[in-house]
Amino acid sequence: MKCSESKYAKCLYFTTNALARKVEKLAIESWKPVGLSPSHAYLLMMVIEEPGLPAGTIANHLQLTPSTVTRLIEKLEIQKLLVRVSEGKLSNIYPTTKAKAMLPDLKNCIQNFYKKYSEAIGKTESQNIVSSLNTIADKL
Amino acid sequence: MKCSESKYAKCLYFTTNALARKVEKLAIESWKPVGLSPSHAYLLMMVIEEPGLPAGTIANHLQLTPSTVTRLIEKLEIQKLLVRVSEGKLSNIYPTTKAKAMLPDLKNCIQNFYKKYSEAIGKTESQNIVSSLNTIADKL
DNA sequence: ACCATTCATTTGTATATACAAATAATAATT
DNA sequence: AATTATTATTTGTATATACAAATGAATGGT
Repeated sequence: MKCSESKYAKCLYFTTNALARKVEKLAIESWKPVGLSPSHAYLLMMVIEEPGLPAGTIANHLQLTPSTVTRLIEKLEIQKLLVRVSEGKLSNIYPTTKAKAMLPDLKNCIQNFYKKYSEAIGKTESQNIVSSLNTIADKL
Repeated sequence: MKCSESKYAKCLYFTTNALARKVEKLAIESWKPVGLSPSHAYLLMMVIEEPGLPAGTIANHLQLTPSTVTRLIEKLEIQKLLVRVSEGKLSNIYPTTKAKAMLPDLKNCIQNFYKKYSEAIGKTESQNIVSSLNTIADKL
């Protein structure tokens, strides 16, 4: 059944969740080659590009709660992809060489993901939607 | 930090999730008076309005997997808000009188939810976004 | 110099969700 | 009629996420 055919297609709660789940699915598929969930992948890329970011900053950029970010980091630390370095009350996150070596693969995955959804919904359409999603999210 | 200020504000994965979480939060707030999570509330309303719906139909309309719907139903059954009636391989879901008595309160919550987000993002704007979300979700 | 407050992170716990496998019932094929 | 395939639901298990409470570190006031 198409989303728009659902009983609740007119409700923002329903539509945002339905879309988020579909996008999530596409993203999971896209990041399978590197064996990471999308959230883990985004976090990792962020840290590779800016080594030493404190956990809190990561949480802000990913719009996740600090506790969630701690959990994501824990897992990546177990996989030896990043390390925590305490500095006062901050916890600065650094990528390992293993992680840095993965960067090209990660970029490939994200590229692939963009390509998939751009093809499905159209390039300008997808840029438009992203910008209105931001506008709305900012207002809530 | 505003969503649009995030490093990943241009990525569909990020924006849909960020928005979904914000909407979820608003929804949770709105349904607190009846002590139900938004998903449970939507499922319940659906069944009150159309008693006897099979679980699969519910899953279709809510765009959730059958297993998730089973779990939601289980919980509402424990709370004596609905009952399962097996009919062949179908599992038809009926609201209890307790559930039916809650309908006005449920409608109140949903009303309140609509009001909150309409006020935050504007009435026409919210209608527009809902319709483009549907369009896009259908294409993915 | 101590204490209270604030701030960043982590832990304990709970939740919604999904996938894969199991079950159970109907339909189809031989 | 018996086996096979399909379909609807449920269970087992895993995951990302959040909230509230706990910890640990810095800061401000007296």
